[in-house]
Amino acid sequence: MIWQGRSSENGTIMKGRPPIRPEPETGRLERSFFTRDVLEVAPDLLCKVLVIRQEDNVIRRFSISETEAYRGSGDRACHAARGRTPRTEVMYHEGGKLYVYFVYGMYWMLNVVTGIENEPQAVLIRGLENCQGPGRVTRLLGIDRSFYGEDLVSSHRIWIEESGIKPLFRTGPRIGVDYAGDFWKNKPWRFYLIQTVR
DNA sequence: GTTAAGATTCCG
DNA sequence: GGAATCTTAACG
Repeated sequence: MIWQGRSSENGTIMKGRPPIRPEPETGRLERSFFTRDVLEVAPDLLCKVLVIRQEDNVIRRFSISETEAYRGSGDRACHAARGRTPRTEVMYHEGGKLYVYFVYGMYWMLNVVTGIENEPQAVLIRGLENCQGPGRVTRLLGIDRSFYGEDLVSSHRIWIEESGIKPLFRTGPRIGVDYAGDFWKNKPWRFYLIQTVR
């Protein structure tokens, strides 16, 4: 017998698939986690769990292992340094949304917007457990333009959860931002996991 | 309308 | 070390 019913999410008729049940999202990070300064959020995202619901409704979870902070219009390495444009618009919004952009003609970059409104900041997700490199991360997750502006606090297809695990991490200069000049290039705003504790 | 460069990755 | 590949933003 083929199941047929009305999706609780969008009201459309669905055939041949079980209903989408709300996840027990007890650990989903809320707004206040993301509205803090990017230099607090970037290291705090280590060991948090990035959760994505695939188009086939399968839910996958990945622990975040490497991040980079981009901090405001004064930061020459931050895209917001060249002002508010259609591409950077979402970075000026309240923290918790996704800033996704295309680079080198091949790769999508996944960023989490942080800070308060009109303070453009974002965290680049550079690595997950068993997946090093921001371009590889988006390819693994299936992230594309459609995720631009998605809200991690309310989205049904992507969010971040608490893990209870504390990261031990190191910092270093951000990768691929030589164009920003020595002062900004050398800021130790890359955070990468060394090992986990409990 | 044209053009230069890029928060990368993969191959030789 | 260099190619692949195309969007974005700056400039005319």
